[in-house]
Amino acid sequence: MRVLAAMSGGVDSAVAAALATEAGHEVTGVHMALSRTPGTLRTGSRGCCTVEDAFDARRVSDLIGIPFYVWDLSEDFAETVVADFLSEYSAGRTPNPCLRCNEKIKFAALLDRAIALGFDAVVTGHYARLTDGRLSRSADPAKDQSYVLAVLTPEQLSHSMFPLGGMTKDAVRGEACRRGFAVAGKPDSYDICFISDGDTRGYLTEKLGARPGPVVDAVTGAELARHDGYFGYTIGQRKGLHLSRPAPDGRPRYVLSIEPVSGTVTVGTAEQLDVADIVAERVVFPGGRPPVFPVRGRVQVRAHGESTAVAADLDRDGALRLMLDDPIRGVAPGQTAVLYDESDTGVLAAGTIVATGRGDG
RNA sequence: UCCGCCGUGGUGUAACGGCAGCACCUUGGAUUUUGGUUCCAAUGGUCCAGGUUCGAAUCCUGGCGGCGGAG
Repeated sequence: MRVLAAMSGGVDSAVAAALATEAGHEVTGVHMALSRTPGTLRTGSRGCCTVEDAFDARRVSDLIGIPFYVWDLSEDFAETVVADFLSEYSAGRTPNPCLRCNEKIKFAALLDRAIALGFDAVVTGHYARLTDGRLSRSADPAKDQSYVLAVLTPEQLSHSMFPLGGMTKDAVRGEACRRGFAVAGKPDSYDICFISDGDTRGYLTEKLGARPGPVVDAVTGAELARHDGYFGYTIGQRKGLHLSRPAPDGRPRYVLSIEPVSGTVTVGTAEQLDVADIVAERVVFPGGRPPVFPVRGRVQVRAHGESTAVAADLDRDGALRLMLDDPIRGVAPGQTAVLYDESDTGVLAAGTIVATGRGDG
């Protein structure tokens, strides 16, 4: 097959490209330029989008012996990922730009362009398995990235390859080392790639402007503090509330809800964060056909963290209803809920969280 | 004006006259391709001036400040 390897400049995509080449595919390496201001040349790279990262990707391509190009997708990225990120936070929700990027850029804009040029698939360094068109967790549970790929449609997945799905991170680094890749010891990326200093709240304040508002107690309604912008908070957040005085019980307070019109951030106890019902919309079934609802399985609501046993059903209007066996905390609208099968390996469905409940009504 | 009570990190509170501790907040680190959570660590204090004592947050005197009562 003719495949296009998306090369971030990190270890994983480098090894993925090498493995695809050795498997007999005709591979072309491509590094996506996603930032409008690629002057963010930083040492100790945080993400995948600096000039330095593009150099790393080129050197690996040369070593493997495949053609290499840099494609400028910064327009698409700004319009679909960054703009969505800002409007979601502006609406009081908590977006996941990495999922958005996978859904709209890596496996959409990039893939479309690849197919138009005659390629059959895109290969990436994600840790997830794809067998007979069904997406499932990787062999290395610590690095599993099936969550961030679960928003892809069967059509997108049918043109995707994840050669690292059966490997551990250590094995991947070993392969990189064996091949003499300079990036073998490069640290994993983290944080949001287009916020170079990692200061998400500062970035949002710069883009959206300061929007002062109150922090109020969920029970008494009393104003406990002032904030500079509700978009600096997310459900379940504890830090940065600047509460003027400790709660009477001396225990920490967490964000329970965010109301964008008045800019009100409501806080309460950890117990008040418990969520037992989740409704998710924009549902996709990466496995192709939907499972037979209602179905028991496991649900995961964040990239890092464990899954919870759940009974899932589909509303008449196509929304996913999740009823958890045990409550979980810090579930924010805008985040993605991924439904796995009962063995917690195969992905059944994914959707955007629009509402949560405590399970009592 | 008089009487009484009380002044301890940013905040809320502990400490028979004997190493000023805890919690919340803040900051940093660990973890992590989102936010967040969690864990670890750090910064930070006895209102002021005298006195008693080997030793004072603690006892005494005065000042300043706050609260309550009497007017």
